[in-house]
Amino acid sequence: MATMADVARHAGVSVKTVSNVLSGYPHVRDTTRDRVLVAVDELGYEINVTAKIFRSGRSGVVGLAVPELGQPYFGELADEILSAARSHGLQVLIEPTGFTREGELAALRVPRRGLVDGLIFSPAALVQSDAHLLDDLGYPLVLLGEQLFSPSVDHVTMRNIDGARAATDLLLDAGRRHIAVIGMLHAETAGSASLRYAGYRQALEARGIQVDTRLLGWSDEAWHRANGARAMAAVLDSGVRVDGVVAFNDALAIGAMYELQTRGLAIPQDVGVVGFDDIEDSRYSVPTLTTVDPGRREIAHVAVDILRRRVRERLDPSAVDSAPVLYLAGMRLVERESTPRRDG
Amino acid sequence: MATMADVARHAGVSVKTVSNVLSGYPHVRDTTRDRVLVAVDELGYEINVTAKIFRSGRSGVVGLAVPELGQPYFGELADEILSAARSHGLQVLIEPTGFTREGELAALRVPRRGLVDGLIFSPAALVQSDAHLLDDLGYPLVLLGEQLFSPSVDHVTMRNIDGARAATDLLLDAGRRHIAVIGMLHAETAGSASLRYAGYRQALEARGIQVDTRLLGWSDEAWHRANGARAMAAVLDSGVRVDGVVAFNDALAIGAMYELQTRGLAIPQDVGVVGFDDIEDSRYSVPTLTTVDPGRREIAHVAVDILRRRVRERLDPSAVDSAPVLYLAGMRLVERESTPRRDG
DNA sequence: GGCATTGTTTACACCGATGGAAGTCACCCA
DNA sequence: TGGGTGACTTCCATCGGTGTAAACAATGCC
Repeated sequence: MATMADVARHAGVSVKTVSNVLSGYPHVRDTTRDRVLVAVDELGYEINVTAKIFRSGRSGVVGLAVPELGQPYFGELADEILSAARSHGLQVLIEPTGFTREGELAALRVPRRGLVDGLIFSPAALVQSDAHLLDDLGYPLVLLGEQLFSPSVDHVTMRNIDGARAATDLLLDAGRRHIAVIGMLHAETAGSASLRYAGYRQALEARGIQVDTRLLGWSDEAWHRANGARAMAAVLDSGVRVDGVVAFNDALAIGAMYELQTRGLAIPQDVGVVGFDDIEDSRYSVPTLTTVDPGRREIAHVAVDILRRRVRERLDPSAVDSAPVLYLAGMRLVERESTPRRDG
Repeated sequence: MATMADVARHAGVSVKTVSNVLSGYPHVRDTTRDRVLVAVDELGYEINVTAKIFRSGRSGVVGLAVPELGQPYFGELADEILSAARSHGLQVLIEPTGFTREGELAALRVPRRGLVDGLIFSPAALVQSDAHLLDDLGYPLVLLGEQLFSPSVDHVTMRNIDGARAATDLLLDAGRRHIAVIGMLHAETAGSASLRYAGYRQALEARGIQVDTRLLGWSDEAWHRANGARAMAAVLDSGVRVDGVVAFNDALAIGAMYELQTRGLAIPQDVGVVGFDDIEDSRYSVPTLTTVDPGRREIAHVAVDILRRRVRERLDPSAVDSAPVLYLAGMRLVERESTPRRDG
């Protein structure tokens, strides 16, 4: 395969000039640039990225650590991050963590080996007491979600409390008073489940309604559809009356809808259902699902932007590192068929 | 950050000995190995992967070019490939092609730049007349699916004809005789749509049933749910009687079920529905979806294995390149609620 | 015309590991 | 004791680019 030296010889210039042309250095005479580009073309030359990375110390590859792409939320998030990265000429190395602690610890070690410039990490298994593991990693890290907070790291996440409160209010506005929650986690005290629960509770309290613990649907495994159906079944089996459901993600909501419909309950007439995430499924479920759009695209773009800035800061000694940011993307309630009209 | 030379100095050995220890070369005295490992530990040394890749010419990174991870089929496929790759210590660089020709051409150029050792490619936009683009790429390529065939390339795919025939037979066995097809493509003469259609037609012909063109639901865009609903609507609007549906993937099937249910048709009583792919959605749709499991995990593992073998062959001049293979993974019909019992 | 300035190109060291060959050493056998 | 053998270690070139500094050319200004 042709090297830059071959191109240089072919074009009758130095290797460095070829390098300059290819890396967009502005001070190259047009005729020279053309000669080089013709030579590149004639030889079918492609730059050797590994040499470039090795020498420049910058790979242009962003690591993305997520639990599992098969879960639509993460698949769609990955698509957004891939497209945000690509719009800046970056590539993405995906590191699936499988919801395991070891998987997440392994993902954190990857960038130290130099192949990726920085990491976008959506933790699911590490807990708050592991936050110190995120200090002094030696590379830029952007955290997604609320599973884990560290004052030394950049965060990009959504407005969980506002979202859950808006979802609950939507059902309350329609006169519903027996609103179940699907997706409660025992283990967690600060993650998105707690924040979403806090939003739910705030909405109820604002109207002077007590939380009925029989309405809390627990799901200590991943938020898959099957667990949504199970948690919904447990709530219904308790005998409590249910006329609304706030599920902590769309998969849980769709599982819950399945369980409700199996038991002959009509959505939204008998029970209104709201999910979280606005995954594509929610537009085609039966009925279509009202859901909280967490601003996934915004999250992806902001995360990539922050990472790029940090990478630049590390390379440029004159730059002053700015303080870690906490960015909350805008959320939006998307009303579909699974919730009653507000007056109903 | 520490380099191998630092470790060597610290341990009082040569750089190459450190390299030998770290890459598992067997002829190293235990005491030497220990000294080296202690030095590695004390310095917190991590090998610089970019230098290693650069020098060795092998990155241990596999490229995966798929249209879009947000589509559950590809998200789940990517998970399987990531896990197959990881089980061999390989990493995966995902190159989303967005169902576009340019995206796919760009993906084909990526490995020439040296960052990935080979490519697993699931084409969706390139057509058979582009097959020559796959010759002499200069790196190992494994193709998934039937969009594109080339005698010079390894293929791993599923038993499309058998799958469609089994799906159709399931409905025929239940006495259905007006079976719609969802997902027909005008543009294509040899891709999976045509193969699946061929299986459908074979099943009908084996029972002496004529294909009724009004039952063919066309979908010239991606096989998303929305298009399934649209195609189903078009078939129903033609006024033809429908008592069964074979959809060319699960997303189309779920979209079709949505349209059927919206029009008051009961599944499976009035219409039996079968999909393709066995994505997770199909286990939680209402009703749950009978579908053809294409053997995704097997496809992923075989594809990674073939790629590894090809990479090894390229590096070892004594190895003789074996002929390109065409591997068909086993398919399996997964019966769920959307189809009637065979006697019904 | 001389000199400073800006623009364009080049020479060369260097990034950090690995491959291959060569060197050293201990040990065994005749 | 000399030579051979295998185990272990080192030396040195090398992968293919990029950064730095310096050479060289063109332009502008007084």
